Amino acid sequence: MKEPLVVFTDYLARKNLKMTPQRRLILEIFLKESGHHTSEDLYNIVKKSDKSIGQATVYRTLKLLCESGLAKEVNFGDGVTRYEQQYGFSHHDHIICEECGKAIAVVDDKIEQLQERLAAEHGFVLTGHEMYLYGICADCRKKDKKLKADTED
Amino acid sequence: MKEPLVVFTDYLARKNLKMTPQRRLILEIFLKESGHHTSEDLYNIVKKSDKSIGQATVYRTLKLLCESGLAKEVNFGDGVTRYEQQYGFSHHDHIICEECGKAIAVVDDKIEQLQERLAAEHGFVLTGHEMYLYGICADCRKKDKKLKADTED
DNA sequence: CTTGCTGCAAAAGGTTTGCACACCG
DNA sequence: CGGTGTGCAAACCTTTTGCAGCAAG
Repeated sequence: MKEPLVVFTDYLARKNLKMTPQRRLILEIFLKESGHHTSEDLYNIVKKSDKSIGQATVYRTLKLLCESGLAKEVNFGDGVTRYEQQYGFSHHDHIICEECGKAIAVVDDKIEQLQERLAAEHGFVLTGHEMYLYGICADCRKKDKKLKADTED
Repeated sequence: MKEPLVVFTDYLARKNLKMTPQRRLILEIFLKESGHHTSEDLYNIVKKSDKSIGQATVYRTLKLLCESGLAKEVNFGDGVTRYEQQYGFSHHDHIICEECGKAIAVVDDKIEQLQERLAAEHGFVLTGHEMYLYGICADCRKKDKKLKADTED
């Protein structure tokens, strides 16, 4: 598998765009900070390395990263766009804890198959899908239980 | 099943809020216009009946409708919040045509079960979920085919 | 030169909020 | 009066865009 930097450079070249120090830095930080970060999160981190960088550059670069297949937008329904690594990661969906905001990646082949079938039954050819499961994670349930016990003292 | 108007009035009463002509009108239009409408869509329709109504009132009322269980926010990933009827409708997910924007409701019990199980496997207790299938609908595929044939003439 | 890139600031688009006034008890 | 509701406009927040200047081929 090609390195992300190469993938990105190739993508840029194909579109007659150039690899620049800013783009390289944003890619680097994006790769290092795995998880689900907003453009602003990443902007703040990037600024630590390059104080002069502009927000717009981060937005623009993240968009390019998505187009190149390295990144993917995800939307947890809180009105902010987050980005996650896509390259070298297989497709997955998310379970989000409504209490602590933690999000983990999950896959279920059976579900994927059923989605295809369900779409077909309605005359659709699927191009993609998103599934977000919202719940309370084990940690938070434990914390809640403890809190409740403490309060009842 | 109680009528939506009653549900809403009850909900308002419970929160020490009042049923007003504006709220009644917005509810009425929301119920009549089934489907997935943005706040602005509904605002424009409502304005036809009451020119003096303000956007803010529509936003505020839709939020109340959601809290009362009559409405539900849905998010097709285009940056706008849409609202759909929830009361008297069972849970469902959506298939959205990426070409014409048409959205239809779907359910698959098997998928629902697998979602529960998948969440449990990761230590989560589900509180809800959202699934969006993106694809091309039969109509658009037909149109595309025709268009392609015509171009090739 | 020509084309693309950047930072900045302004604009945009959707949603929320502050406020003064109106209403109802 | 006390509380809530409303329209309006302003504020907000995230994201996009226009632009002047810069950098590289």
